[in-house]
Amino acid sequence: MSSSDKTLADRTYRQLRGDIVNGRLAAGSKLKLEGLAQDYAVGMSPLREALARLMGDLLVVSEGQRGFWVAPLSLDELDDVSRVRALIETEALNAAIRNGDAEWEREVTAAFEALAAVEEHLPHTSDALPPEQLETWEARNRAFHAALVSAAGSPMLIKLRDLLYQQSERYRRVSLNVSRGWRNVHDEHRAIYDATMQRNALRACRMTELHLARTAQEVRKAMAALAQDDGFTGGKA
Amino acid sequence: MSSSDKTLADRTYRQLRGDIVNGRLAAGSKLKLEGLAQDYAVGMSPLREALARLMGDLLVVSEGQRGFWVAPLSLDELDDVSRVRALIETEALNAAIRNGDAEWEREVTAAFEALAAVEEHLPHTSDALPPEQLETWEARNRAFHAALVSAAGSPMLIKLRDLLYQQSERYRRVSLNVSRGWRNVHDEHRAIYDATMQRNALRACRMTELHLARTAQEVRKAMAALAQDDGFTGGKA
DNA sequence: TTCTGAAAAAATATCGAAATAAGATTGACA
DNA sequence: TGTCAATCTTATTTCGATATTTTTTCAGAA
Repeated sequence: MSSSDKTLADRTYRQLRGDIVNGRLAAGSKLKLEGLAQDYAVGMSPLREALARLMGDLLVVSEGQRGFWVAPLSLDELDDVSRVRALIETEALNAAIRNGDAEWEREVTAAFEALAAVEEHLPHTSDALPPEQLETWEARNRAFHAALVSAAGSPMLIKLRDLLYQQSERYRRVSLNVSRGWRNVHDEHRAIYDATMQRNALRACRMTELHLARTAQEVRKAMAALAQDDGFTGGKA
Repeated sequence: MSSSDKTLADRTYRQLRGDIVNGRLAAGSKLKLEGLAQDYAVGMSPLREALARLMGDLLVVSEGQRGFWVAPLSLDELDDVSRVRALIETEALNAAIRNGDAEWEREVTAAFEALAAVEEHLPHTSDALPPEQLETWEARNRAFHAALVSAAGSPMLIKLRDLLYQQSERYRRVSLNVSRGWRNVHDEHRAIYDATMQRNALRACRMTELHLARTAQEVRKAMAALAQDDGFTGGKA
């Protein structure tokens, strides 16, 4: 339970958000209000309030008098989100490299080393990762990318970045569940980290773009594979 | 009453949003639930749902168990919003100029001409504009800027642009209420329109940046003047 | 006077049920 | 057999009342 769970609506919002981002609530699935109220042990009021807030995060969609659904995923949207995220994230990183002080450098380094500790003994095989280790990696990956841009000095840019990171994470989780081993993702993180520490903004942004593009490509393959299996089409409908 | 007002929560959301953006509900003011429920003639449930959605639009802020406030305006945030908006808007305009077809050109032209019809006989004096004429100008200005980027081919970019436009509009309304006459805003719109029709993306984006920067500068002056009057400080607190 | 703390007042948050709307089913009729 | 309309079922939306938390008030002591 997070510290800012002052109300049931807050707690429910966070729980639902987590369950949507990590895929426990499937993309596109109907959110039946009575069922959710039971599952999360709350009444209608906090539940609907949480869902309304999730609409703003683009994680839930609704149609008047017909209810709520988990926002669907599609190949088209994956491309869209990836491109816009690259735009925002490179702008923020560029600003952070310009503005970041020594304290920022320490935070980035700490986040990178925590992430490196997990990534250095990731399997290159196609074995599925134990869920606990995957959650650790997700948390540290999120923290590393957040630390990089934290000195951007633009609350709005950070807000948009967070929104887009969350969207990307939903897609990435899809691919992690069908992944055929880990690519050299650690090398990519290291390249971004090194360029950032050298205050080489141009290179850091290029490496970030490459990193995001490769991640998107991996997700795209995974989604295409899923589409064959279960008739999921996604975009260009 | 909009066509998509299928529920009371929808209608209340739209009404509240309008009242916040045009300043009828003052920035920073407390939103007392019972009072609002009376004013908008709804119960707690649709009201709270509307407020939760407005938090996602960054128009309302809340603190658990202490209620809701209209999101405050500040000089710092004005600069932040303006810069990020320039980034997003130029990216979208660039894409639209690349992708836009003949139908898009027609829509942009129609929107520009509707706007021009209002702007061409705006007073250069410091007289306050009649409210009705101001609303017409706001609507056509919004439509023109929306039409420009409508062919960007990126739903996410458009969503972020809409969010930022709405934020900018709140600030602009402040300056329109204390404005000392209209600057050559029509010339700026025409410059953007001409460059866009010539498919000169570089120039169109430059003109857009200039347009946004000048608007922000005007708002900044107006807010500084207000700060003197009523002790409003805004940012760098 | 100024601080403290308990009690009252005011406001927010939540519940549970009633009202309302959408979707599914059945049966009459062509 | 196919279509349409009335009805039944299911789910969403909304209200009114209650529970909970915060804020204000005010008496009493330092």
